[in-house]
Amino acid sequence: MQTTTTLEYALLGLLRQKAQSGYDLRKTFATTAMRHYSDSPGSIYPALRRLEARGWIADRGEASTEPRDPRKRRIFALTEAGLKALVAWIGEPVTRDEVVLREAALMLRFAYMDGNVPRSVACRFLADFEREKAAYVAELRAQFEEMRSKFPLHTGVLAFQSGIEQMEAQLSWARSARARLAESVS
Amino acid sequence: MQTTTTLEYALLGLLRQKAQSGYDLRKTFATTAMRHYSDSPGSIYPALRRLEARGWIADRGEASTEPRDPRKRRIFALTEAGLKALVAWIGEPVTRDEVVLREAALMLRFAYMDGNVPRSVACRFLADFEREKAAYVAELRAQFEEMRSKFPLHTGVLAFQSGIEQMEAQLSWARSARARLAESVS
DNA sequence: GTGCACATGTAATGTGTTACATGATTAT
DNA sequence: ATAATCATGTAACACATTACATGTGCAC
Repeated sequence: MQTTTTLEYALLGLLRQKAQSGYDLRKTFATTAMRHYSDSPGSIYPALRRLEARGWIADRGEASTEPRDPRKRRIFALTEAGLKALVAWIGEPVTRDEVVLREAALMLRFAYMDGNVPRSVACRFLADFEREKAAYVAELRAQFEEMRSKFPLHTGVLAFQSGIEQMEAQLSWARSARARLAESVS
Repeated sequence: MQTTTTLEYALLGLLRQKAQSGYDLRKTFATTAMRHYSDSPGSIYPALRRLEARGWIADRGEASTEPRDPRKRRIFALTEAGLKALVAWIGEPVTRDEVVLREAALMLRFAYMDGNVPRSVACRFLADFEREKAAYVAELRAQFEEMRSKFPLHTGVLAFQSGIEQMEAQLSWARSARARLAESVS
């Protein structure tokens, strides 16, 4: 059992919303806020074939017996196994490691929660996120204050400050989002 | 002439601050806010050898004639060519592409400005950064408002909001940092 | 009928990851 | 003595990037 890349989960999540072709997926990556993921054919198509090989997605035209023309549009859809894998990934616990190093994957998981897991899971996710993030920010802030006292206008210190302020923005987003979600649950 | 990775520039910048060994550099990546960069030997040592091959860094012990024991501590220092390459990279114009897709590289360049380029360059950098970032956020915000009006509590929309709020935090950081730097210039 | 967007794919290349290997030095 | 840390390195592997290749369908 090999590991699954964030790109692969990104594709799974999009296919969960709607069965579509590799080209459609590329367009989404190229034109929406998911720009972060590469829209190059050299990344998308091989990733789709890996998912197909694992049985997580399937080509709808597969049923037909005649040899498939590789130049024809192929529409992919999530299989049951694929949905199971996606939901399992979404529900994984929030670790410090992810908060520190794999931010993008965390946000993607949260973005894909709607329609796949109950809202209470999203609330729980945010609570864990807040806890881990707050702990990490506190650590960084200690380092930062020490640096700032020595070199108040050093660009390195300013860059550091930017990172911290971004994390604090995330923290306050998480708190407000959780409050709003919690309201809608009750 | 091949491209230079962000990791390679990160190493150059650290060596600019202080001549040191690969192990020292790994420690920095492992323990400071530069965690983002891998501290694995499989990334650092090959990167150092690439930089050495390009003549951007040099082993201080190179002068000695006897065959070098590969298990001995090697202290690397920036060469003049390396400093030139670093300064050229730092001074590159801020492009929309970098703002949208290569955030980390941008912040690294800014962090390394102190001591390598005049403060006026840092101010200019921030001004360009603000312009490109503001334009991009405005685009995203248009998409976002449309989504929000349809699905106010969708986790995908909330995740999108988090991204926008982070960018806005960066924007206000840039404005405040620029004001402070501008004061110190005059 | 020429050009463009659609649509899928392959090949070469380079880099990061993981795991392993080696030996020196320091602390207990 | 022995364990941990210092210190550098290699090898296998997978993935993303870039560039290229191929062909369809539509608009003008």
